[in-house]
Amino acid sequence: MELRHLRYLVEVVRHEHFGRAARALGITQPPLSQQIQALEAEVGAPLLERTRHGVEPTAAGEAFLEHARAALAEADAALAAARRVARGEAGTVSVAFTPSAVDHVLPQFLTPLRRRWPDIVVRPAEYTLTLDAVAALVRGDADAVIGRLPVASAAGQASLLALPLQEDRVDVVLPRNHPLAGRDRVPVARLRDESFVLTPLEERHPRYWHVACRAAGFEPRIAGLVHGVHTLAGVVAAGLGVGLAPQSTQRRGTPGAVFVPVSPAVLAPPLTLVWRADDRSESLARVVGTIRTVLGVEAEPQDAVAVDRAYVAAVHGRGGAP
Amino acid sequence: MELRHLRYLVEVVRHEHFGRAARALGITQPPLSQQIQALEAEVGAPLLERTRHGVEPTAAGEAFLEHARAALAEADAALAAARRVARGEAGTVSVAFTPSAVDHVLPQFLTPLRRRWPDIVVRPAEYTLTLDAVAALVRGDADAVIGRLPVASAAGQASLLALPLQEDRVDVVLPRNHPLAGRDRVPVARLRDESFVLTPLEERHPRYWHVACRAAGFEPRIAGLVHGVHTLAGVVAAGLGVGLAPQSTQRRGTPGAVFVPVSPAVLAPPLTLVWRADDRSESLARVVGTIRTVLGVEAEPQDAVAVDRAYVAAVHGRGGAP
DNA sequence: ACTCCTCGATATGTTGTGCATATCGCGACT
DNA sequence: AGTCGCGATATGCACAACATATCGAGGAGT
Repeated sequence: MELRHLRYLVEVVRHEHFGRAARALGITQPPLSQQIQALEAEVGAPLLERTRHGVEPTAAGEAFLEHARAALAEADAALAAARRVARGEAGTVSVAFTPSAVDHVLPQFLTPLRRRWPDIVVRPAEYTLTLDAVAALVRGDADAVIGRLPVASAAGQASLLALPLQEDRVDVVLPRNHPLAGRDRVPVARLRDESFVLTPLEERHPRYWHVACRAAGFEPRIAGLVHGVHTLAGVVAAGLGVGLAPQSTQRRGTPGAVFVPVSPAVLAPPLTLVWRADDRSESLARVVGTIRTVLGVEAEPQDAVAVDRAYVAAVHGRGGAP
Repeated sequence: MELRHLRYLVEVVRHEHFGRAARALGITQPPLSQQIQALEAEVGAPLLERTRHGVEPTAAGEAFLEHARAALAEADAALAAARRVARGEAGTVSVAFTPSAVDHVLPQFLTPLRRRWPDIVVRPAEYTLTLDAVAALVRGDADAVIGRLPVASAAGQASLLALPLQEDRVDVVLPRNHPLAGRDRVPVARLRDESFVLTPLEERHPRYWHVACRAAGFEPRIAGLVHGVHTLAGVVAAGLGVGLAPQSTQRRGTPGAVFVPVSPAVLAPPLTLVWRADDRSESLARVVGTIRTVLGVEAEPQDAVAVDRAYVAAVHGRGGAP
């Protein structure tokens, strides 16, 4: 039994006439009769009753037709669905992100994406550590990552491509009653005697804050590491030390903590969109494109750079491979 | 696109391997590759990703497969459903019946039928007049009729076949306080001066009661016609006259009315099962068979007789033809 | 009652295509 | 470097799906 048999039967029943059905199918009447007979032989029972006034289905034919039409519809749906996915009009993209992205990127692109590509479904998955998110990406559990991580300057033969979304400055987070809290900017050197509370950004490369401190002539003293910017602001307000956080995160205002720019300015690892270089998914391309448009990113996908090699190595150590 | 393509794709994905899938399909590997390629060409996008470790579906392939499996399942279901209907294991039988059958035949055979043939669905339709039920049968709105109607002695070339289910005697229905109400049997001649209330049985051939009265030497006086036995018993109890009804209907006891046999016994048209002679439905055969078994009818379906010719003529006058 | 006409079935020939056999190309592993 | 595994490609064959021609039966029309 082939779809041809189903198509032929449906058409004969539709026209109640072999000749007209054959013309509609673009064949002649004899082969149509043959195919229907072959189908009836396979079923083991007549499906059509040939009367003088035309043709009508038997009870068995009715039962057959119901499912036959469904089968034809499913076959068409298969074709259509595959084409839409291939064209990138439909699909599922699993996006892993860190808390940094919750306030900025996610809420900004989800709505425009849904408006432009209503059949692309984004499955978001939050990870506390960027490293875990990237590990999920490498494993294939995620198709894209949005987080802060160190990038190289060119793509080369990298397995992960990265598109920095926006530059970000590091501010110092001071308790409200700190002597420097009222200033417009704080020279890094003035922080020589402070204890620092950092987010896990600093846990791995490129240790951007250490670099800045050494440039100012001292080695920073670390009071602690915390996950999440609001936690950081909280412990700073409680007096544990001064904090460091991307300037863009201060909109989550915490009373008792103040963000102040430092000079010379220190750049945080930018919020970055990462995906697998071998991922040919058109849906992913649509998501990347929408994020670029919404955030006004000038770099194009083909300008994507590689993720820092040492970082990727760390990911693999963490279970990137299955 | 044919079912073959879907079957092949599903099998390749199942085995993640062209060679093994080909063996499972009973063909060799090259034509399998060809068919998959042809399918991909028709879709316009690759459905499989050929890696060194085997084969796995692309995103488009996943979308396609979901519907492809459904299409194959529907095709199988079409075959199975048609076969079951052809074998009489499933189907729908529309049974038209008159109130006479509600108390007797219907409740007796529906449960055994469901137990023996769970996939045969009976669609019951009640008609006040047997004539309307038979008209529905002739039109094709019903597949069988259960009702009281006059039958001939042989089938011949009749378009409707009839199987009498049970003989039935006509009783006289008397008001409780009627002088004859206490008797075991009432001679027909003793009813000479009564007025009669009849059901529509008498409206058409063969006027069995008139025949009995004339045999007793008088012409019956008709007080009225009512539909339904309980209505008849009611108006009899109210004193409109004496009634006539099949003896078997008295179980619907109405206080104030008494059923008494007459002598010589008068036979009512038997409760009869009727169907179209050209109906080849196996489901109908199962229904007929079950009714025969349940009611202990000895006559077999091939012993079925014809419906009275004049009756059929009356049906056609009533709109039997569309 | 006769022919004509319609419509599906049957008969016969032709072509496309689905399958088999044989071979190739390309990574991966030893 | 050699071998192995696997899918793609090349080539030939055989069948089946289709076309053309004809048949046969059942109405409809005159």
